[in-house]
Amino acid sequence: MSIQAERSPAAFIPAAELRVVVDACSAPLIGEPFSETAAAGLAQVFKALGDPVRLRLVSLIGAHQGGEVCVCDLTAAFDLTQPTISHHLKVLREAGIIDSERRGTWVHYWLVPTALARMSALLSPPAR
Amino acid sequence: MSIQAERSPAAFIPAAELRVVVDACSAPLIGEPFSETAAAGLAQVFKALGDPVRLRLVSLIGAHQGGEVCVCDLTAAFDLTQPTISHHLKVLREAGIIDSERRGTWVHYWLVPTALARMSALLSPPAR
DNA sequence: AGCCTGGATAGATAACCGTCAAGATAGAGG
DNA sequence: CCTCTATCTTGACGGTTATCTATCCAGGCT
Repeated sequence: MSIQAERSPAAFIPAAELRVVVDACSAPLIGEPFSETAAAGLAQVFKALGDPVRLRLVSLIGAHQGGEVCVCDLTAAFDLTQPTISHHLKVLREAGIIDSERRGTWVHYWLVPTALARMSALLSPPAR
Repeated sequence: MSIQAERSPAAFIPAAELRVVVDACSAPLIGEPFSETAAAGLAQVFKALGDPVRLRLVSLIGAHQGGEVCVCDLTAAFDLTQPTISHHLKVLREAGIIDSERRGTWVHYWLVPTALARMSALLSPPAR
């Protein structure tokens, strides 16, 4: 898995459990109303994407040749301090959208391919 | 890297303009990094979905027979006050996800079909 | 007209979020 | 050991958001 300190401040859903929740309700969003817990889990993923900086981070990581990017490449693309970028990466990681690994000096990030695909499927079929 | 970000907390984008922005960048999220304004517009839509109540509202509206729901049906499904539901509906409407019309006494809401489909396409795998 | 009902708006408050500066941690290399 | 670089964590501050109560508007009544 990744380097991350598991902590649960309030209603936050940890990454592992979140994946279970999101998987459980792969029924289309439009099909039929789903439970509160399912909504909470999905909302966490959407909320992670609901920030311009994080959206661009996902885009940058996904567009990078080889699919892996080190933080130094990402911070250069923004006019924000490195800790801020690190914070956004943490949010994306906790939402299960990206994952990371330390390799020597640098930390590499990559997209979790199934994560975005799952959200895409959730939004896709008008089903009617 | 010439992509520079200003330190803006995602200024609000009115609905009409938002639709243009989101339409303009229908390129897949993963394909190549997109501009700041595109990211800001998309983030607004994702942010609108990044709340459990709003997700369930979308789900309820979409699941309803005929595709149209009046607010009274929605407020009944939550343990929240009517103004709070009204607020969430406004956020969804400003994000272009739903639309509404007053018909006599009641206000009817329905999903904007293309909106979710567009987001779905955006998240779909890069076909690479 | 007057009244009721469904819904939106305004204002207030508490919680949350994005950002930064400063300190902590992990490897690499002396 | 020490130092340097890359990255994460902590604590704090200002702006945003979710929720409430109170109020207002619009239509359908009698």
